[in-house]
Amino acid sequence: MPYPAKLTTDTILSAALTLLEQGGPDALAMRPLADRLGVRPSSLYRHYPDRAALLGTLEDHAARDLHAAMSQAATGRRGHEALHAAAHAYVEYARSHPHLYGLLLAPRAPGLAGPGAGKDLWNHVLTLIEGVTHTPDDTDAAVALWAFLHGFAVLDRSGQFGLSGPRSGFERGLSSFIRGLTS
Amino acid sequence: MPYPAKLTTDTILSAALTLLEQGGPDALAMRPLADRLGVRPSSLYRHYPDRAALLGTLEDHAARDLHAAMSQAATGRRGHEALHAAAHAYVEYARSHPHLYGLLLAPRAPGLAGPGAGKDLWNHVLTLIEGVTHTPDDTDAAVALWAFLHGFAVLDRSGQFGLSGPRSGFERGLSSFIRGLTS
DNA sequence: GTCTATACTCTGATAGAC
DNA sequence: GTCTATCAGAGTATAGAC
Repeated sequence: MPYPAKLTTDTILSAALTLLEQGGPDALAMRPLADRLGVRPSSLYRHYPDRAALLGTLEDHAARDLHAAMSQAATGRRGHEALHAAAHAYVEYARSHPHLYGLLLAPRAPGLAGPGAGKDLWNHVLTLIEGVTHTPDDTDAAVALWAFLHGFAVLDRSGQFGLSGPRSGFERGLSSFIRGLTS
Repeated sequence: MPYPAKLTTDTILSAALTLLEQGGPDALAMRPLADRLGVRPSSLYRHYPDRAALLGTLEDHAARDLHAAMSQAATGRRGHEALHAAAHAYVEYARSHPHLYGLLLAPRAPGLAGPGAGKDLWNHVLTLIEGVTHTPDDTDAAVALWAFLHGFAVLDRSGQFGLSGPRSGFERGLSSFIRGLTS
């Protein structure tokens, strides 16, 4: 299994992603990461200056990945249909990549608010909203929609609602929300 | 300042709460906690079996505290007014006690879903919803409302929306949601 | 019920040889 | 670009004296 034995930023990133998804952020430590790559921990620092840089790159990856999932789901649909499809893709992504998704809305150091990959995601939400309300740059509505999506994703993960509850609550909430926005 | 120099579960809890609110869950460690109480770390284990027990107690405290804040805000109001007031109290609580609030929806070990203080909070949300929709035990609507509240609290904390965005988004979202529920 | 002392495991990170 | 070796520190928890 051991490859030509050289590291690249991508092979490291891929291994880091696996560790993150399997055991959460605390499991993504430099030593286990090095073990998994068949390498000594210090070697990693040639490719990423520190652990924070690695996490930052993963965060970017998550933003892009989630955005891609929503875009793909909305492709070929318009208005309510596009919004519904993208919303489903959102919670489905959060469900299937819980820890990666968890990086996205972690509190940031003030002033470091990301100008990066999250922007595209935000613009996408704005576009979906516009397709329903016909109001461009309706940030209030976009904030509200995102809040609902994120909140649902977290509640779903927390497992506080037994088994059946969440899913139908999602349909009901999303529909009510859209109806309320457009009336 | 040093008192009769004896620990109680409550003095420990109070100091733990301070550490938690000041520096987040990672700052709540046994050693700093003991320092703050003028005591050796090992002494703490006479009162709490381990750190997890301490966190669990704090979690209960958070649930009760948040519930109290919502109840007080809703007292003397009915229907939409009660719901709006409690909703505001919710996000305000999350804003002023971010780390304590953060304990509430942390993922739990499956099967350990809390039968504890969170139940009262849930029932309160159900009552608020019933006051608006006149439907008892409308769990779908309650899940949707809670999702929106929680999601907004997190987005607000994440600071990804500049400064002005979130607040008006909250009003818009809450009103739309209620309108959608009742139409 | 608090103390001293300590065991143990884990972390991120660096210097310098090869 | 990877290695060995190591630093400097964090953490939870326990045994046994007082």
